Amino acid sequence: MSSFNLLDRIAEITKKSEKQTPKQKKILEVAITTFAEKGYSNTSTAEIAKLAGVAEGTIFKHYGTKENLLLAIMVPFLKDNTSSLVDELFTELMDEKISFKQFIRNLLKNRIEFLSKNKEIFLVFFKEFIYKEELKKELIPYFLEKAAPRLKEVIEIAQKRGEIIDKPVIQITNMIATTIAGFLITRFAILNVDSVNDNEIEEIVHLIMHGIGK
Amino acid sequence: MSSFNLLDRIAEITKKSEKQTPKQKKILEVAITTFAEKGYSNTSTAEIAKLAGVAEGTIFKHYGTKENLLLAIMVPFLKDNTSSLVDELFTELMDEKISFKQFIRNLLKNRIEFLSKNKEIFLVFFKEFIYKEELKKELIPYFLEKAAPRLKEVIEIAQKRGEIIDKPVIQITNMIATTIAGFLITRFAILNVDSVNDNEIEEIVHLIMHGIGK
DNA sequence: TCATTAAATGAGTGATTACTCACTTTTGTT
DNA sequence: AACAAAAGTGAGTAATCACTCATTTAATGA
Repeated sequence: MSSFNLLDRIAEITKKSEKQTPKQKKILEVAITTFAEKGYSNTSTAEIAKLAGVAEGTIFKHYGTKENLLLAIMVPFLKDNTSSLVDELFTELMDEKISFKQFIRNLLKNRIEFLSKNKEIFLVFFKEFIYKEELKKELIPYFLEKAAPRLKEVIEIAQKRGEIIDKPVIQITNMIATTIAGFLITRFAILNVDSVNDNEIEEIVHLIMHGIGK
Repeated sequence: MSSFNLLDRIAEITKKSEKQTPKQKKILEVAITTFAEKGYSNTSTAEIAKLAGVAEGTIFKHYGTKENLLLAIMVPFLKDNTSSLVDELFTELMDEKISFKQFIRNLLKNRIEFLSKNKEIFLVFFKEFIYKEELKKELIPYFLEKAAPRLKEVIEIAQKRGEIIDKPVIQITNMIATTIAGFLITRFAILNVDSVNDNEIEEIVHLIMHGIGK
């Protein structure tokens, strides 16, 4: 992964909606599946071509390089990742319509729904993410920027309402983020589940809000 | 990763303690570092040889295949992983010497200590683990077998003592395991920290026991 | 010191890889 | 129907890879 600016690519993505040929779509489809399963490095363009039923040259005609093919998969996902964190999630709590516990539940469900729909692309992304330091350096601040200010707002409101403990916002943010991220990674990346049932969601919500102690 | 039986290799490991040459040690050292950083697949034997200051053939003389080199790194780590979950962790609670909360704290510290000491090898392991389904299939049951019965015991005792909620043991186990595993992965594999300070440990312990709600 | 064993070397090998490019086929326009 | 543009092909290329093996060097023991 070169020092290609990923954030620029994310920003660019709405500018044009290219028409894709059927073969192009098939290449993307197959690449998602094989990258998700074996990782980008362990997947050859020859294999993708074969599985997609196209000539190897076709991949390069459409995507230029193998890396661009990877980006063509990841960038829309990253864009969707942040845009699916819809405002409504946050405004409902701010407007006093729901409790903080319900907010956590909604947030968790929102993330699970997004990952369930994009399970394979998440795997493609995650498997590259964990050993590309430059990718982490670029994206972690981006994720924080997209979520932290909004989380800060709802945490402060919940603290004012006496719903959660009076600890520094950063600490609460950290605990929530760690637990949710950890949960999603163990389920989707490690255990390879396709979805998460409501019981399990309730368990994690309960854990976050009340812990396991009496 | 072929269907080479990893558990047999773990069991075999105490049978002999081979004397290692200085070059052999250097090869291992360098392999750990480069596999940890870039992953096994993205690291060539030529690169390892160069960095270790040896001929490429030397790697094959000592390890036979690249894969055996990887196993020579991972297997001792997996063995240590389970043996470092010392009995004392569990017996202290069973003998009523400590609270369940203290048990969680001790457990977390034990895991953090182990991973801090073996940070790079953990990264080598984790980066292979997440996309080798056969590795997961072999090791997840093994990890569970090593930990779950003992966890079950302490959870039941804590429930009898009224320290934790009366939910099914499997549910409590799940919540503890998910939170701790998630925490360790986010810290060591994603954020790439070298250690975890006591404040952060206390945060997670508090979260597990009491949650963030009031 | 010498013979044997062990450790190490590095040029070479066959296989694999991402990619190129001349050519062919398909699609769209006039 | 003719032509241009777009899409697609697949043989070939240079580079890279894990590994081999004849040879050299170093270590060991009598």
